[in-house]
Amino acid sequence: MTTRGRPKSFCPDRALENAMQLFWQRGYEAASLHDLQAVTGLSKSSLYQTYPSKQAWFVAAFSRYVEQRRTLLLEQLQASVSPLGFIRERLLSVLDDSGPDGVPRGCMLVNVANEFSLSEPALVPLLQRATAGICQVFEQALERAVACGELSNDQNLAARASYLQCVMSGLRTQVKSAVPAESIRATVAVVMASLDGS
Amino acid sequence: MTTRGRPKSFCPDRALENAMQLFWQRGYEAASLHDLQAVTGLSKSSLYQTYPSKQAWFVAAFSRYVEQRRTLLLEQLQASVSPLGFIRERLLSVLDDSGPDGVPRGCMLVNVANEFSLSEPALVPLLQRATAGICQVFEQALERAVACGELSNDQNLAARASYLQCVMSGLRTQVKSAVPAESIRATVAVVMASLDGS
DNA sequence: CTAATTCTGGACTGATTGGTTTTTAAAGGA
DNA sequence: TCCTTTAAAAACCAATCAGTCCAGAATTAG
Repeated sequence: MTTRGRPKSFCPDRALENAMQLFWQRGYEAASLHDLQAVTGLSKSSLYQTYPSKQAWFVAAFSRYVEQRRTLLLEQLQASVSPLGFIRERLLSVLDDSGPDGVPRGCMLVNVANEFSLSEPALVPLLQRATAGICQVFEQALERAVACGELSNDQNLAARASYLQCVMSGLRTQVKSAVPAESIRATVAVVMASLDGS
Repeated sequence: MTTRGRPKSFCPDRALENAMQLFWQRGYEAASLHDLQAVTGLSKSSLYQTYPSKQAWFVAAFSRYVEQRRTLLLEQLQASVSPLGFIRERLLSVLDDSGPDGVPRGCMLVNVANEFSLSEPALVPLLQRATAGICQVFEQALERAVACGELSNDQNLAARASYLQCVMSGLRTQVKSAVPAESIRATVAVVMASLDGS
């Protein structure tokens, strides 16, 4: 007894991916159901059959982003020869951030945190875990930096990891405030120096 | 030949202040004209006679915030005995951030930057100048720290000021991501250590 | 074939959005 | 008193919002 009836003619995964891109770029409020239809290619009926509401689509898309992002970050860390180089590259990557309309998309984590600011209880644990996940990757990078002699100070690695996540968020906001690239680079230099130092 | 006719029965300054509080807490999109009426106590007619659109109200409110904030920051710097103490206090102040509904309002500069991400050309120069203004205050604080011997490294003060502004934004986002207070405090400690060091 | 499932598309809610216009009353200067 | 300005309330606008429902048409399994 298998499934009967007409099979799905679209790929739910691809649809969710496109929805994620939309919410990433526009945020929750500014992305209308119309946009969601356009970007997924689904009819309104199919949209509501896949997820029961716009909110559900958003949560699914955001979760996807979080997992995808953490995985990508970990891969980049694994692939890098220098842990500190990895960190520097990640910080500088905020400069290569331009969506299809020339507007920086930023980090969806930062975007969501700032759009909802804890006003949506369902998102709070998601945000908390996602942020902690990013910090873990940075902590791993710092551990490796200590292990391979790039970093002499092996104390408070968790705090320094959270510090790096904080700086990352700050840089994203600075980009969205039209802070010039030279200034961003200078800030990154200060941060990197703060890791080496002492 | 002075003014004729019925005088204004409300205080435009107070109305703008309340509008600012509203936009600060809710952002632009989420604040409706209805909210604006409620918070200012003005009728819709008077609203549109004072400023021609919701956007105009927002720009005026945001400008007010920027000026007010910079002034307050400068006053706090003048009043402080220790420049580094001033910086630490400012960074830690993100922990005392709770709006009337228990939700952190954050910094309106950060909020606006993240809500619009350069998509509104009229706001870009405003954001740019506002951010630069904050950096200037931090730079002044660093200069004083050098002058009074709290800071030995007197190089790249401008870059370090922008760095502090970046950290400040990052902390605000972390608060809105439900990062625990201990973690915030630890990050601030790392930042302060990075200023002292070398 | 029939039954089951999914597709599309359009019609339709009811509410809310920002914004305009009109009317009437109030208040002060000339 | 007359003129000007403002205020308040209400009606009205077209557009958009998320969400529901329904009527075919398509496509599979049994």
